[in-house]
Amino acid sequence: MADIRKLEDVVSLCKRRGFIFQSSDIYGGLASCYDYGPLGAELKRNVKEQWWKQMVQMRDDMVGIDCSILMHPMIWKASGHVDKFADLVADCKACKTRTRLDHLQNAPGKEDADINDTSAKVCPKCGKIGNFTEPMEFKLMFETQMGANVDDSMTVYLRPETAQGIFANYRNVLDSSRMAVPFGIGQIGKSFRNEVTTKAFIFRTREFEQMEIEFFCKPGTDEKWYEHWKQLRMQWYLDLGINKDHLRFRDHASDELAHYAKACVDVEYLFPFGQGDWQELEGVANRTNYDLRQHQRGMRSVTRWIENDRDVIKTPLVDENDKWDKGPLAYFDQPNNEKYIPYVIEPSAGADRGTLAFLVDAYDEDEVNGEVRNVLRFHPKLAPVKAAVFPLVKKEGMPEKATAIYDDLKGHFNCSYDLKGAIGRRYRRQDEAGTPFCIVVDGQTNEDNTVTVRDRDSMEQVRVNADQVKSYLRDKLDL
RNA sequence: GCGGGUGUAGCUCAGUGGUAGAGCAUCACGUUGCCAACGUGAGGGUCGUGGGUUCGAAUCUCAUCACCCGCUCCA
Repeated sequence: MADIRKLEDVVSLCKRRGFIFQSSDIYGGLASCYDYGPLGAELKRNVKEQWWKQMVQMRDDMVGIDCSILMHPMIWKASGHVDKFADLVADCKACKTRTRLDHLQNAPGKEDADINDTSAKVCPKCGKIGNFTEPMEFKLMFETQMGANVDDSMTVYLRPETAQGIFANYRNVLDSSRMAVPFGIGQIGKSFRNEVTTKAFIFRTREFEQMEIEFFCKPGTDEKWYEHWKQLRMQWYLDLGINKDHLRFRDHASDELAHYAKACVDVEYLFPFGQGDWQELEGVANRTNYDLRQHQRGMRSVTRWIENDRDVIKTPLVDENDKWDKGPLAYFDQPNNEKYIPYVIEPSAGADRGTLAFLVDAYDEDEVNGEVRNVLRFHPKLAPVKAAVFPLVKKEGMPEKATAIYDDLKGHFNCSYDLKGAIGRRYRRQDEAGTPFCIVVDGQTNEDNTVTVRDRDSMEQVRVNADQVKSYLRDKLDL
């Protein structure tokens, strides 16, 4: 990094090289929506693949799922999103400041006024009393209609987090996978939130992709697992090449914690917004047993929901059962013959934020023979293209030989082939895409069947037998 | 949401009322002997979008969309 100072430079690089484009660009764009171009799609895929491989596949205590984006509306009632995500807000007519109604204070002498009585409220900005617009609903969850027949279609939500799909399937996974506490479920998928403020490129968008883990553990062991995941998740970013000086933990203060959380820490990255800005890449939270307990209430509230015209707003959850710890979502610990609702540690990472961080952190400029060289120093596992194959010149059978090597390699790695322009230019093109290796067929290839393999970072070359290029790359790329 | 700024070729930008431009990039042909070589040529523009003023608008004006910076917000 270090050489990309402004977000605009990142945006420009992303567009120029085909990493990230504005969504609906030819129509002038759609706020807060972005598309991944050819290189960006490969990069993001690799980020997700590394997460899935290391967090899910390589751990004996993890399994993965892939839930639908649309879920039963009562899931969002039970989770608290319906209430917390549908706040009433009002604008001060004098200073235009928009405030949530439940954040407004009553004026002196009107302390007993109803929470929705704006005539008694004080503007926190300008101090004017009762000078507000009519309260309006602020919907933080995306709504859509399910059912083609307008008369009996039902309002459902696009999930604002993937986590609830995991909680809703926790029972199914336990019953089908032979997993036992402590264990976790991972999921990668799109989520949607009507953020009050978007901005900052793909950092905060209304449609985004999450990589989430819900790790279920016995109450009392939760602090140990919290620490475990905290360290593990930081290490993941470091292992994939992010500069340690650009990463830090930030513990949430107790008054900052969500209502369900016992503890929460953010993994932050120093993004090049403004003058350099520490922003959250990922949050690791101790969600206690809150969600599973809430869903036990939600499960018993479905009849009530039907009786209330399938309107979640009008459907209060039934009270929690006294024997909640022996409810349907309780875990039965056979060896110890005890039942409990597990505690949950949640490492929740943003796939788009992570991709941006890897991209920005890989960017570098160095000087070669007095010229600036732009290079993306991606970790080989993340590099969109693993190797490029060139004939040194377009004659003496070099293109044919190079094509044969390329055709063999592309079945194993994402590769590219280029015979246009001078060799130095082709190297630079690949440097700017972050390709770790370039393979060149030259005059000597006809004599001894060797090719040169040029390293992106050192620019040094070694001669490798053409038949061994595949294993050479596999070894160097650690794939 | 508030305030400020920006929007012209894929990218960086010049053009401030009178024929739409440059560098880089892209493509074609030739050349080539390892680090953004060279030559010749080519393509590429709703000047963010829509209205208004004007004989004439990239330029002035109104609206709108998008992005950036600073606040605010971020269950």
